[in-house]
Amino acid sequence: MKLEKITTKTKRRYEDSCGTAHALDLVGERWALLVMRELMLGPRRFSDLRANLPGVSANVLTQRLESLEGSGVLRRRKLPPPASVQVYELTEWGLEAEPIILSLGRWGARSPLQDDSLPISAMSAILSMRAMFDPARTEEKLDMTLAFHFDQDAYTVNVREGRLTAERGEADEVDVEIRGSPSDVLGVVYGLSSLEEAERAGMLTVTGDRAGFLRFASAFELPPKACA
Amino acid sequence: MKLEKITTKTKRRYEDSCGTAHALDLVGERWALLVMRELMLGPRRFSDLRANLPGVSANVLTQRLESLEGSGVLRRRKLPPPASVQVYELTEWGLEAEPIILSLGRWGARSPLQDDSLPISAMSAILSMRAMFDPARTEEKLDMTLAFHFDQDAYTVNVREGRLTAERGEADEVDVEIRGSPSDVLGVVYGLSSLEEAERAGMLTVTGDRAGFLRFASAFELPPKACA
DNA sequence: CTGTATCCGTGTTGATACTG
DNA sequence: CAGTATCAACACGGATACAG
Repeated sequence: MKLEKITTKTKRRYEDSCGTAHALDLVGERWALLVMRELMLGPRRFSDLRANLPGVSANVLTQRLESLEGSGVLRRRKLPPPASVQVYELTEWGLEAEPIILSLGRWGARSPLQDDSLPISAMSAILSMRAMFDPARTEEKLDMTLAFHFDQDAYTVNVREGRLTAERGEADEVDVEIRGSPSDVLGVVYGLSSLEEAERAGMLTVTGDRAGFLRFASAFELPPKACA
Repeated sequence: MKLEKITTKTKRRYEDSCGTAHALDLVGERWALLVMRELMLGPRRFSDLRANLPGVSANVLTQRLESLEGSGVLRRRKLPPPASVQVYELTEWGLEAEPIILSLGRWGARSPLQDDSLPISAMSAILSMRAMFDPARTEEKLDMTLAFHFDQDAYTVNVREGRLTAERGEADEVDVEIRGSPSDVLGVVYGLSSLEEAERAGMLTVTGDRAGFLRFASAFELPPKACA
């Protein structure tokens, strides 16, 4: 017979030593992985997170951040003055969860039930490209820097030696600059709409190496939907 | 102002078109991925699932199976007489979720908080090997068939051309046969305890190509824990 | 024996309002 | 801006009862 736990801290855990089960103990709660998604490209503040996670309420976000901090997935840090704001950032190990998020993304993209009309965060768009990038699809080897300007946020994407990396912010020298909403940009990158149409509809603006951007886009293929 | 939803079907969804978020809509509920884990090597019945998922209650398991069936991840099938029992099996697409489960497992294995003393299902042990197998770690090329006899369940593992595959049941010709509990077997495979010690303690029995099994075990490395 | 349905206590979630 | 407080609705887990 077990002793009663004195603390009422009855955290719900899978009593299973399987690594998968343990991972779910840590990041399986609602919102946890999406919070991590938003942090994959560097630290952000509370309200950035809230703004990019449609529907999360402040109290739940607080709880999730506490719990992820407690398990060593992220840490909170106070930026030095004059900024002096608090930000949340993934630990090294938290950053290593990227394959989880990408494999979920690749799998979810094949769902017959997905609704593409919902909003998508800038971070999701970048990670989606990271998940779907396949350098083997291009004839020539890609080597370029792209600047994506979503509504507020700017991201820099580098393609070097068959690898796609991304960071927040603007780089100095870019080959091509793309402006538009995350979903419109993804639409063109994945070949769901042509660049010309998107430009004519005013959804997108491409300046710089236009042909390079088209070659970039040809490296992506949306997987077929699983049969319904 | 939104109209009230008339249907009381308030399914909690992330209103987010990100593939990751959608995947979590489908398999992010408690137990869902662990149910899928148990089905990764073929169909099983309700009570097999229950027996291998410590703590799941019958009603929750029923709900999860319904919901996963509804989203096309698994289907229920009635085996032909004389068996005539109902089994649950993953669809093709459901099977493609394996990378999710493996990446979670690899990540969770690095957690400083994991408790190895908990029970582990036979299926988890097999999937764990699939997640951690690294053929580059062996000098010679492995090519062998192993029979794992866990408490009740037998699994056959094939290593061919640097790939590890597994199936439930016994094969006709095996090179080596390993008997023991899932956790004791994993302990030896991952080098946490030596084969000799484990055998002396009566935890393990290896019959057949013993050296082959040791070479097999050398293809695995447990990743280091993330700093606590 | 194999599931399914129903009740119930508890914990989690999410919306709103509120505070430093 | 960065969270707390409160509260209602829901999900979870356990027990039990039921159906084939």
